[in-house]
Amino acid sequence: MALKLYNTLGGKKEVFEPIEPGVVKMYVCGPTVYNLAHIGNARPVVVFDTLFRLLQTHFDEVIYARNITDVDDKIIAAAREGNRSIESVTEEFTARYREDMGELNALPPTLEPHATHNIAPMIALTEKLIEKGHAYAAEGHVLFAVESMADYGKLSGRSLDDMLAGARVEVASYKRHPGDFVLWKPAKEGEPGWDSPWGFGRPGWHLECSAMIREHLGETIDIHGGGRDLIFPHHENEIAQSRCAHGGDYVRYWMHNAYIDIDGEKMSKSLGNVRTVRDLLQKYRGETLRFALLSAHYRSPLNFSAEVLEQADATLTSLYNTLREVDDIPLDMEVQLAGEPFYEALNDDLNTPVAIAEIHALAKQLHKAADEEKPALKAKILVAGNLLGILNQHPEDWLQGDDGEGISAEDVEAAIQARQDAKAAKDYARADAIREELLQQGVVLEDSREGTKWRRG
RNA sequence: GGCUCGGUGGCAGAGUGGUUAUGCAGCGGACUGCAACUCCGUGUACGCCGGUUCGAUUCCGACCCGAGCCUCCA
Repeated sequence: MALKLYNTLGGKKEVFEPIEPGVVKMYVCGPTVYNLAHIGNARPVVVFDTLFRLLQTHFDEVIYARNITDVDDKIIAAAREGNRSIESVTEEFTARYREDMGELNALPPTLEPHATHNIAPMIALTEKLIEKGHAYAAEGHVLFAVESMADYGKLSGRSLDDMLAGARVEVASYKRHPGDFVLWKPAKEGEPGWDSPWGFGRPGWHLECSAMIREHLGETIDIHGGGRDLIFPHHENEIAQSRCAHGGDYVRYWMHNAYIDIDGEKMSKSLGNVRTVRDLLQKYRGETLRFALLSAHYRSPLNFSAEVLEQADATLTSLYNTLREVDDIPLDMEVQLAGEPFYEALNDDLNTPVAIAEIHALAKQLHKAADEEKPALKAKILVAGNLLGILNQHPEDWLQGDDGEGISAEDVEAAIQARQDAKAAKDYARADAIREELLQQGVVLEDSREGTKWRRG
């Protein structure tokens, strides 16, 4: 079954076919490592991680690169404020980023190129652009000349005229056209930099992605992803750099995820509602955050609120509860993906809400199924969960997992035994009192033919 | 001002030119000692106004409202 993806370039869903049969090259814009990742940063990570998993079911080799931007004005500012070295800032936040994304069940990318390790290719790219008449040096800067590219603005649907009309920022004197953007800029006193034909300086923001894609993945890649806000100027300018330097296609499918709101408001520093992943992990499990992120389609805005998170947690509990029922059933993992509704949903531009609905449908079938049908249904749920990066822990770990603060499992078991004894003696008042007491401590009991099961609710 | 994208039942959230999305919550019932879990049943939802059509939430146009981008913010 064909995979369809919505391509920002063209604005419609297209059947996805990699340039080289069986091999997919995907690049996603990664973090600038100067602070902790917030939940908005996590959305593209989870979305493209899910796509990464899906692509692997279709193609033999999927190369997924996610960069680390470790040279940037904000990093310099963070180092200065913290009175520490640039390296200590970037190393700390790179490590924390990896930890946080790991908590969200995001697989490590195949490649994680660092901007500072790829300065030479950036300088080479800049030289090539100058050579071809697409860039010029002025006052220590090198700028890309947007007028030198006939279809500049194609991705974002803008024309140079539109941009002039909307210009609201003072234009630097050394720019020939207000839309010209920096490829290389001089380092001020005390700032990090590298020697270049234009003096000691550092690359402009857009340069690293173009240079690193060329360096590590090749001239043309299949998929390039990131947040919507990157469409302009970042991705537009990457296209300009790469196409003008190398000709041909740069990226065949551009994918952009929508934003996250917090309690109905835009997340922003000024509103003070920026929620870091690390912060949220204090209260919610990583899998809950991931599920919440996948509960809306990636191109729709997602409002992150306590209700959404609590519902995500409750839904996972319900699904794990279902899986616990069949915990002792052997698994037949020979799942034929083709034709499975959850798989079709994912293949339709990563429609995760529908895929989740299909998992609910499978859970419902499982509850009603005859014993001989259960292994296959259980396997389907687990395979679907695996594609979404959820439902892959042991049900008891999810349901009874101890954060060290609540009642211990041993005490719960003892209380359950006491309740059993009371029930056997027909002392229902006592049995109900024990159940109520456990409920007060966040433990829910479920009686069944096989005995009493419990979970933390 | 320019360029995009949205407005779906109490909430979350898909989708479609004519048939139940799904989940949570609610209501009724089954199961249960009572519950929980599970199962069954249950809701005249598609911003407003026109148009096209046998028929529009779904296509077209206007309008109202909201969001994003317009030089480094995912």
